[in-house]
Amino acid sequence: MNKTKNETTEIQILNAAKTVFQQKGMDGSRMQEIADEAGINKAMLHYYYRSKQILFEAVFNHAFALLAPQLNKILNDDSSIEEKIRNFTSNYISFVNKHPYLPNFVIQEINRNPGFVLKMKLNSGFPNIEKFKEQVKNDVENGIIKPIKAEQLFINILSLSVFPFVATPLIKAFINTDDQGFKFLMEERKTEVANFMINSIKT
Amino acid sequence: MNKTKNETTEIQILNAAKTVFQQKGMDGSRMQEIADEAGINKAMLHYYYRSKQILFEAVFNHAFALLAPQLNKILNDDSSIEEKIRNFTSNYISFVNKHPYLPNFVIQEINRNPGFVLKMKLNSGFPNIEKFKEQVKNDVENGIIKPIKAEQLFINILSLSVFPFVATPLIKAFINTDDQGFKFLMEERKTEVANFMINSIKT
DNA sequence: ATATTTGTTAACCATTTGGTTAAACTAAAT
DNA sequence: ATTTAGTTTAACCAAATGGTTAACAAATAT
Repeated sequence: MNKTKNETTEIQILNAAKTVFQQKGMDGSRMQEIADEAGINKAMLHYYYRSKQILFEAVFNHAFALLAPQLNKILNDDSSIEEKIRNFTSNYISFVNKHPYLPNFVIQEINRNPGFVLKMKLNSGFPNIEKFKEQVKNDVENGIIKPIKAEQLFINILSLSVFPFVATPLIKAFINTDDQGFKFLMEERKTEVANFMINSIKT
Repeated sequence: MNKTKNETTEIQILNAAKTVFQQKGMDGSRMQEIADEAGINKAMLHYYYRSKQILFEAVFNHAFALLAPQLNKILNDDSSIEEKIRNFTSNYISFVNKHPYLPNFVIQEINRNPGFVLKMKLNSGFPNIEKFKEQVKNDVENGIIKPIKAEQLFINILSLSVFPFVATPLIKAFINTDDQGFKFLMEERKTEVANFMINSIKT
């Protein structure tokens, strides 16, 4: 009995689906376009993934699985808050250079269907703030950082790191810059954002 | 001769289109759904707006016209940087409470079609950073704020204010809170974010 | 060898979707 | 009262879309 599906085809499909879904979203993507991108027949998509929805969820889960560890480095790591801030802002910007469509894709689709995120919360490994809350509380009590709620600090870290990549075309228009100028600003942010935050909370 | 189009119908259509487009985006919206929402026949949509694209652009421009003045308050107002930061963070959060779908809608659609934003740059009143750059440069030179590029400061203001509303369902999941708890955090941010920033840049 | 399972294709199908048409209706102007 | 221009509707249409089918090819097991 041969139960091993042709893996190269399945991977081709997943890669093609990634490319198309991440650029155009669920609603804007067409099964035919994914088939073309994969260089195969449209019926093959349904052979390996029964429906558009199932193929989409495979892509989405794969995308989210790349993001989650990044966040857990802030939330569940043992390093100090200052280290976490410096590492995350720098690492995240490098990460986005490798996966430029990813942040927007995840945010767009979670807004389209907030039920997704509730389903994913059940997974172990889903980012959770509890441990980070303890850490912030302790650091505030010990006078290492100025008083701030862990929730607000976490939202700030995320906002400053992620937003520029979600609103790239808008920001480029406001500040009158091209791809190269924008890229330079983002490289600058690797340290700029960390300094900006630490400046604000360090006692 | 009666040349006055029925304005109430046209406004009904625009309002219905706003509701549907802003929640589901261009690709996810159906002309039939907009017609139903407006309580009219589908053909009427094409009578007042020749195509889905044209109706969509009417909605989009309307949405953007609400946002632009907010940004120009940072970029082209005569108040001090500290005042700008305090006013914007507070005003923007109130603004989003009135138009909850707006920030996401604009960002989603500009990413789908970056050409939009280039067309809009030609409009007078399109937010432009030049004047703000002067102000930041002067304040840095006069020692009123610590050295920072206007671009980075502007991106920071925008990020900290806008991002939580773009990523609401995600953030709610990470920090384990419900609608009410989230709303409370956002109210807190009206002053929290301003303090956080001013703390960082004030000399 | 041959039967059976797995992989692949082209043609097909039902439904949805944006858009059109032609006729009916309304209200003001003549 | 009749014309005229704008408004509204139901029926219609072609194209697109997600999905299915049936036949065929290639691999694997017996």
